[in-house]
Amino acid sequence: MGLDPRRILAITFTNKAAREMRERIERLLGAASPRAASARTGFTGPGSLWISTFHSTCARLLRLHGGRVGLDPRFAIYDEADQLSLMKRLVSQQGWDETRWPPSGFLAAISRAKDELIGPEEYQARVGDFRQERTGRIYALYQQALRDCNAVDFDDLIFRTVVLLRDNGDILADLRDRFRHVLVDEYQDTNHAQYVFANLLASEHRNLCVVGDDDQSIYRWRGADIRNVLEFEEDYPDARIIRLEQNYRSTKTILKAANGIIAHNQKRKPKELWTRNPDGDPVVYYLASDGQKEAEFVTGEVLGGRRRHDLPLRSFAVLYRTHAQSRAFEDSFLRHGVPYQIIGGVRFYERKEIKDVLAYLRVVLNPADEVSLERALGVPKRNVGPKTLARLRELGQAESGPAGLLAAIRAAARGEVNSSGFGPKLLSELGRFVALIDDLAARLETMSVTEMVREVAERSGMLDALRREGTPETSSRMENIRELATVAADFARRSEDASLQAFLETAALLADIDVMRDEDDGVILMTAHNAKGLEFPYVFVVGLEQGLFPHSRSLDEPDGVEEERRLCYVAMTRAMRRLYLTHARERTLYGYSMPAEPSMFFVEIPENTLFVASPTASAVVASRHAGKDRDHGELATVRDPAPAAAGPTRPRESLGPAARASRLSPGDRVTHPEWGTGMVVGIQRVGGRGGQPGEVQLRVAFDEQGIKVIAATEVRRKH
DNA sequence: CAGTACAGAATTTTT
DNA sequence: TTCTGTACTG
Repeated sequence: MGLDPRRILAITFTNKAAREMRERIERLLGAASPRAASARTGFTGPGSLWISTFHSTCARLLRLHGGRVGLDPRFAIYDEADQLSLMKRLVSQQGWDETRWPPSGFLAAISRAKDELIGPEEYQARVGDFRQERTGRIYALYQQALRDCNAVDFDDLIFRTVVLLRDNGDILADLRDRFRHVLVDEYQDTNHAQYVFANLLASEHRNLCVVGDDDQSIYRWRGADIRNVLEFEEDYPDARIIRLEQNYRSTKTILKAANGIIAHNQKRKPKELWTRNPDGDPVVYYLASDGQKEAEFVTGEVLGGRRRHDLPLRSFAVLYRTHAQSRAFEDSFLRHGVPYQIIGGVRFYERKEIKDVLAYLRVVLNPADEVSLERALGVPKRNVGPKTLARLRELGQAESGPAGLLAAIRAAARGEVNSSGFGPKLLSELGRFVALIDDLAARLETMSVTEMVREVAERSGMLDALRREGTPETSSRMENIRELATVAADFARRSEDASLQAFLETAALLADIDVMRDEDDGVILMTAHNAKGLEFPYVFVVGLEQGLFPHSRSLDEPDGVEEERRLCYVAMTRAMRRLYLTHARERTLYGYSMPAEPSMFFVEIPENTLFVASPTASAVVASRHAGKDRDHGELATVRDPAPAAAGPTRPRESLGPAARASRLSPGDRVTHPEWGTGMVVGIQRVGGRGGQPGEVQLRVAFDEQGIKVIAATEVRRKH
């Protein structure tokens, strides 16, 4: 269209998505493509598109213009752990009981406020009850502490950028002039602050393009505001709406199953995706006896599928609701020698030893960062506890200006302050500490990040302490620190800006999913949330049990189940060729085994899309993987699934009355004279006409025979 | 102050 | 199961 690429700003949610978007654009434009710059920071140099996440974009803007809002460009970005340690200090300084006033609770409330662009003053002006009053007070203190530390949290990145642009017409005008076209991906997951940010940029030229799907909104718990989608047409009456209802990814059967589920949500814009793709395989249903068996089944299917179709392992994804579920799959894959990649869990940059090293580096860059300073001071152990720290902090008050605490340590170490009570051993420790920080700070311009990592690890005494400890974990810790040096070296090689600041920012804004390596082969394990925007030929949605998926925490929240249903829909629609839905009869959580009910979502899947892999089949898998009989290892049942039944889908009707009529509900144990015992996983009414109720049918997962659809009258409730 | 031992709690999803 | 917070000891 003859547009200048420099005038386009595209915003994604993850760096990975930004990277992919850039790659696709380059492929589409071929040789004409603008040279892409740093894929890591998401920032592209002149002559190319700016594709980046909200957070990186705002961080970049604040580095450039933060001075206007009282932010030194070397500001730190605090992650959750940093926020928590800061908040803990504040709460205890207030003398509030931490068990009754959990710091994480305050942080959650503050985060929601920031999503809505509500600052401490405004918050305090609207408080209604005692809790809010305290939250308001701590909010103000928290913001002040962040300023003192020259730090921002994730939400501040957006919030303060909005303030920056609102208060500085010249900067806003420049940006509006540069970015004539603004694109936002995954729009359904934007919060109010992000919406305002995008609108500030776009409102002049009114070239705003957003892509979103209200059915895929899965971050409302984190402040995503669905009004941004539902009211878009009101905000932009001149908007052109383009419906993207054709799906290019999945088979007809997979879509039908997913559509069937999502149709049960009340609060949505009605729509039904369709595809020209073939019907494909039925959705495979499997009920395992427990979590281990579930994992064994998945392992068997992965191995069989790979062999049959000669697929790389990264064509298979296991999607679960909570990270805790990954364990069983890891165990099983490990046992069978199946490589896997696990996304999420404890992030590399969140590991203790990594954060410890980074804390030193953060102080080097930004001496005001007291949260990091405190952390660094404590590792390795230097006999600095709360008492000493409090005394030092007191001295720091006297040292005026930013970085008071560090200045106090420096003065104490030099013996310049009357530091009675500090023993000589402590003073020399402090002296070495300050010397290390000051030395690195002096060589900031000339030293590579890799060298700094090595220097910190060695000179701080961290490595020595680990070596001395010599437990099994310490060797992996030391390994991680070495890995950090490698990561830093890679970063320096790949990024055009190899400064410490750029490195720390990348570390802070990296999402789990960003580190997924497409070039490594292995089954992908991740949460359903992390799978947003991805696709895989084979997808296993596992742990579909009441209380797990949907999660118990969602059940008492208004609209909670609808969000779980959307999450389930997102997970299912990641599948291109074949979708598996599994659950277990018994689930071990926190060390206790409990009977598990099937997920309510099973009832919602259209009848003729499911195929049952029977428990007998799982025995086949188990014996196969016991080592013998490797060759007729396919699941007979799954290899040759019955074709999806032809004919019209039964009319969808409310399932409530059917369930009531049978007095049975999903999860109930029943017995059948021929099939034995089983569990109800679905209830439906068929054949009703003109006010006549029709017959109630049950879908029952029998312990031995797999799933059957039978008349409710054929079974008896088992007590 | 740091290390140990123990009790008790808590567990969703994350830029 | 795993982590965290607390009490006690050296």
